[in-house]
Amino acid sequence: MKNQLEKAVLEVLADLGVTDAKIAIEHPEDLNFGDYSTNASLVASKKLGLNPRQTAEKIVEKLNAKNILQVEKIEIAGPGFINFYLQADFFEIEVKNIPKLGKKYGSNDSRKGEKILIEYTDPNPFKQFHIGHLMSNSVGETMSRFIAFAGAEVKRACYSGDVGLHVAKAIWGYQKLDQNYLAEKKDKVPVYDREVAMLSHDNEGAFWGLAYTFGSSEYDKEGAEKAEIDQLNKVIFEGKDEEIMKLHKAGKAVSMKHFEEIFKKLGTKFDRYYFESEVVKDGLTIVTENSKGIFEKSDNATIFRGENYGLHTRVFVNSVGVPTYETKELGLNTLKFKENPNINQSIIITAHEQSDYFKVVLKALSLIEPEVAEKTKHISHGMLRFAGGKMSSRRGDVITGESMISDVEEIATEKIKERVMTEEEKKKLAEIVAVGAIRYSILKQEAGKDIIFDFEKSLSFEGDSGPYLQYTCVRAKSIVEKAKQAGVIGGFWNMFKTAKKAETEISRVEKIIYRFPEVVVRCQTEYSSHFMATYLIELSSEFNSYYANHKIVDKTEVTSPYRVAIAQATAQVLENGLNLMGIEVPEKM
RNA sequence: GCUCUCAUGGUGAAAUGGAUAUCACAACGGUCUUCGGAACCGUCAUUGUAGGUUCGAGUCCUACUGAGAGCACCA
Repeated sequence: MKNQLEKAVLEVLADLGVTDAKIAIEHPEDLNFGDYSTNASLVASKKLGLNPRQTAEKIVEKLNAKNILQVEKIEIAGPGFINFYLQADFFEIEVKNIPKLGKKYGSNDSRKGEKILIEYTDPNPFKQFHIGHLMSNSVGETMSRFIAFAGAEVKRACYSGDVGLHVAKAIWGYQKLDQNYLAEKKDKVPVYDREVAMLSHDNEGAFWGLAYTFGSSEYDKEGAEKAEIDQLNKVIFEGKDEEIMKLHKAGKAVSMKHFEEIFKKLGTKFDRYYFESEVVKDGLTIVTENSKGIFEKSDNATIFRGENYGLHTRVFVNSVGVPTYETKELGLNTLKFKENPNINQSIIITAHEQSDYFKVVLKALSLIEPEVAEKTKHISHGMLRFAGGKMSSRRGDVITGESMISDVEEIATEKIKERVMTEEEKKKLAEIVAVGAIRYSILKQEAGKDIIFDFEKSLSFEGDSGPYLQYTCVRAKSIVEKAKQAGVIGGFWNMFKTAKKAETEISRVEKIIYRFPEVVVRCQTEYSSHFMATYLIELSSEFNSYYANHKIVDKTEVTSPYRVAIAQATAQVLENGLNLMGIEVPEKM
């Protein structure tokens, strides 16, 4: 429809002698201004030397002569906008088309045949899975789904740092913390840590997290402990000390198992886990052997001088010969293409604090492997910040992803306490609602902007929230189910026969529901899902109003079948949209 | 100090250079026990400041103010 209108308007403009105008066909903000509108006369009036309204009159006259299919009327409004009102026919066809296409409704093939590798979440073993990872996962998962919805083949990757200073801190902490714990050398361990340790000793994952915190705080004291940890870092990098490597393996396994549980809950399935330990050697080879003249020595370290390219300088190999994150990044990104020679694009998603870092690394990469760098794209999202300013929770220093999920699950569980369903169903429902609430609160705003997080307010279950969307969808489905049982529509195909639009009024639901595919395109091209969030809220709100004002299931009314069709279409669009955002719709809620 | 982001009701967000700046939360007032109340209806801001570009600026440009991030051996 949009293309059809655009074509007609451009033809008319050409008739009037305006050929190079950049016009826009858009949906007016207010539904009262019609279904589509164009600023053509505003753009063209200057060239014609007429005022916009006169120009608009000329254009409309010619447009009317064209008798565009499914256009009811064309009006001029405001400073000279031309508004198109569509026929009821158009909406009826769209509404009935939606259940027919089902899960595919809204998809397109703009990236058909492409292979995309997308890396996100990236939690580090030996460290906690914190809410920043939750954010990266939400953004990455939704982006993966949008790209897949464009017909591309998507591979999901997760990159984890299993070597490096943080691992040394954790292993050192594990050894010391454990010994102290057994020997009761209480003075070595801060009291608050020891208490947590006792509570969580049966939980290996938490114990490792604690070990990291302990090691890290000792490292910062810059004493003998720091030297020990630095030494340990080198030992781990060399990988020859059997006892250390055994600990390393155990700790990594505990972490990865733990992450896997969280991913399952979140609905993410990675195709490939990359580890720093498997890319570090390749990276080092690249830096020290395969890139003459790109890096230089400074204070015994190997650096890339970013200043030459308007960036900043970064260290790739430190002064004791251990490669840094930068070097591993080079190894990782070349490995990605070695494994998948046919990928069209490799996307990396991280928080924007790493944006400048990536500019430097990708610049270096472009000098070494231009074709790899060419296809590698870094996309950043904002950071989670707290209303109080501090990133503190009741319990400790960082808010972990799992504690956040379980806190929200608690609220959801409280809410469904009275429902008639099994304990298992309740648990599953609380999980779906909790993940939906969290995901939505992250994705509702433009990717790239920081989120000021207020636990009480950000995780609302009402209004502009994930559960509101889930609820509306479940409600719409339930109405359709009821209609089937009442015999209003006898099965799927019958709906297409019986669901004739029997009323002249075109509801607001109909006027926005057909825009879903356009919203999908916008999210795909601008790499942000907040357009979808805004759209789904608008649709839900309109549907709930419609529901409040119209009796939908009524066997005696001729209007009923079509109203049911509207409910069915709404449910389908909500489900597809939520799915793109990584939010599941429960059976009942 | 340098570089990069950002600034919209009490709060959190939306708005391709277009029409009367949209939505939610909170607050206050109402519907109501229905087809599923996690619902519906109503009241509540001239977009940080000052200039500029444009027929038209929350949106583009300049300066200022304020906030955040990054800037050599962490990831």
